[in-house]
Amino acid sequence: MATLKDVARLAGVSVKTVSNVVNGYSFVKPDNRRRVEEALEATGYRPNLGARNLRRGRTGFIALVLPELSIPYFAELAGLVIAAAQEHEWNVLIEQTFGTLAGERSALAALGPHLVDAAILSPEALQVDDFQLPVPAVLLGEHAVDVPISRVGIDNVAAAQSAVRHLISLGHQRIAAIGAHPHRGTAALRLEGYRLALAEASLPFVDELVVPALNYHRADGAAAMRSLLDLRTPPDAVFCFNDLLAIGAMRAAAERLVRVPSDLAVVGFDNNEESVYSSPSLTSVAPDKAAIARAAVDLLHRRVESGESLENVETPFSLQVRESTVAR
Amino acid sequence: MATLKDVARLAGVSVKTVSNVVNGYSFVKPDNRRRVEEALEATGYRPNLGARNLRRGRTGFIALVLPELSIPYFAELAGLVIAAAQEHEWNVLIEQTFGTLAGERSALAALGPHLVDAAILSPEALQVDDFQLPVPAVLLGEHAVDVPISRVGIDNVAAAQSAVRHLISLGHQRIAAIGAHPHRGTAALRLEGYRLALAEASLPFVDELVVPALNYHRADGAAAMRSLLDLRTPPDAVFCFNDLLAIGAMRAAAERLVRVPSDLAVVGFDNNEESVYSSPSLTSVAPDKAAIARAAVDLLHRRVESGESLENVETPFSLQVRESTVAR
DNA sequence: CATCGTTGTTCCAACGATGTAAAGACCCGA
DNA sequence: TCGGGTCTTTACATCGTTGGAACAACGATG
Repeated sequence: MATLKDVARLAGVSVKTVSNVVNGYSFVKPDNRRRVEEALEATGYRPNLGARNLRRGRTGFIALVLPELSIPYFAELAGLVIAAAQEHEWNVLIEQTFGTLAGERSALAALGPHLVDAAILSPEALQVDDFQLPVPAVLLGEHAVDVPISRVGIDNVAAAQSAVRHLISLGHQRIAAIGAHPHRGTAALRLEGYRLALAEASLPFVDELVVPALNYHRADGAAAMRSLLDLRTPPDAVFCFNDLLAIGAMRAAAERLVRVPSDLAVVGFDNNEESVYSSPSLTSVAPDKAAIARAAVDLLHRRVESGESLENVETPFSLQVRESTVAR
Repeated sequence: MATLKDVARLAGVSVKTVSNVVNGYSFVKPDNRRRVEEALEATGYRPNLGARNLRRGRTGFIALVLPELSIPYFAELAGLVIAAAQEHEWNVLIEQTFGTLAGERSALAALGPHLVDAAILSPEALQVDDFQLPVPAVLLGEHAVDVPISRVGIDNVAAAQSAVRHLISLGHQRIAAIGAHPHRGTAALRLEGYRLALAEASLPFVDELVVPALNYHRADGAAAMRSLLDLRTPPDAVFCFNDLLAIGAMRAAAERLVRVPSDLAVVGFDNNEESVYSSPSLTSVAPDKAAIARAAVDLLHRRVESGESLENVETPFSLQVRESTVAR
């Protein structure tokens, strides 16, 4: 592999002159510039990023720390983050935490400042003390603990509220919620939105209709739904805190021969592609994932470039109404 | 951030001695070792990977080049590759090509030997000439062109054959195939498996029952299914070359009030998690994704460590029978 | 006690790039 | 012709790490 030295020898100039050409420094004689460019072409020179970054004190990477790539929301988001990062000539390094405290801690520990310039985090279990980050970071979504780190995400309370309002507007009275979680910040906010929507419609908040989910996988949604269907008076609608839970819930309903939407309306959250093609298709709160990815990356880029300070970004969302909720 | 120099000063030894301790060199006096370890602890030293790799001529990264993270198969695979790579202290860098020739070319071009030690590729459009790779690589799945690069994957012909045999064993006679593709190697092999299964059952190969799909997204499956349902004599079963196509096909069937599996049996390929929870759940060919990820990473590691040569690995698969295919 | 081999440590160079400072080339007007 | 400024190029040090050679300390050996 050709190095600057090789190119310099070939062009008959010093290493630094080649470096100057490569980096677009203005004052290079046209004649030399041409010779250097020819030599660059001839050798197929590509800068050694490791060396460059060693010198510049940059790495050219950002970390994306998320629970699991097999969760569609994170997979879609990761794809968008990679695309957004590319525009700033950043490569993305993905770390999976599997939503555990240990996983998140070890992912953060691996994040030396030598490895990445910045990090995008989607934590679920971290404690306040853990947020001693060695690099600029952005949190995606809300987190239970209050730490001085920029956040990017939607207004979860309003989003959840709009979902439940939609169910109420269709005439549902007994609306369940699946996905309550003791430590997850977003879960608390979505629950709050659920509560507010019920309150403004003067509907009672019924404890037995709020079902926790420790993980947000399809299996958890199915299990929660089964427990709801076992109630003396099952719900006539359910708001799930993500689409996977909703898919699982719809599956459990189908197994019990409960029909969606006529017997049970279902709303999800995340608007996974999968939800457009399920039968029935799933009404879902749709965060603008592209906007989230872009905002997070841009914010970090500004931070790294010009040292800007704490800043939160609220991205838009919408409610995608599909077959799983219709007027009865 | 502490460097070797800082640690050395604190411990009162030379930089190299610290380096020796960090790298587990045997001959260090217990007393010095202890002092160095204390100093390491005190400073919270973390090696600068850039510098280390510059010196060692390694980068500590491998690239995973795939079409799109929003495709569940690749998302799941990526998660497994990341996990497997971690065991060899490799970080994974994901590049998306979106299945286009231009995308694949630019991803390969970005793969300087300075950036990654090796690459795992899942190409769909590349030509023979493109395979001038600057680093050791492994191809996932089959590819139309024959290049001297290691491959890891299942026996696609046998896998497809087993899927179609299953449909035949259930009594289906008019079996369609969705996913034919002019350039995709795996498509050709799966089609071949389909053809073989028909032949061994003395069923005719009917051109109109083989529908191409340019992309393997849900929408393509739905479109293909609609065209099949428009046939004078629609099929009574369909083998889709991946699960997304199958999900789309089932969706299209549902819209036409064609019932799965009683009117139409459906088999997919990839065994996405999504397919376990769809209604009906989807029978699917299940490649052992973890085995693929592990085999690819291990193979590359051996290549990089000991310069082993060309080697192909065939990983196991199974057929997961679910609700979308049952005896009628 | 000189020699030897084994341990343990240090010094120096190198990986490939870039910032700095200084030197060299060049042109202008006086 | 010379001084003085503006371009242009170069030599050198440096980023943090590791390999290799050199060196120092040590007990064992004859």
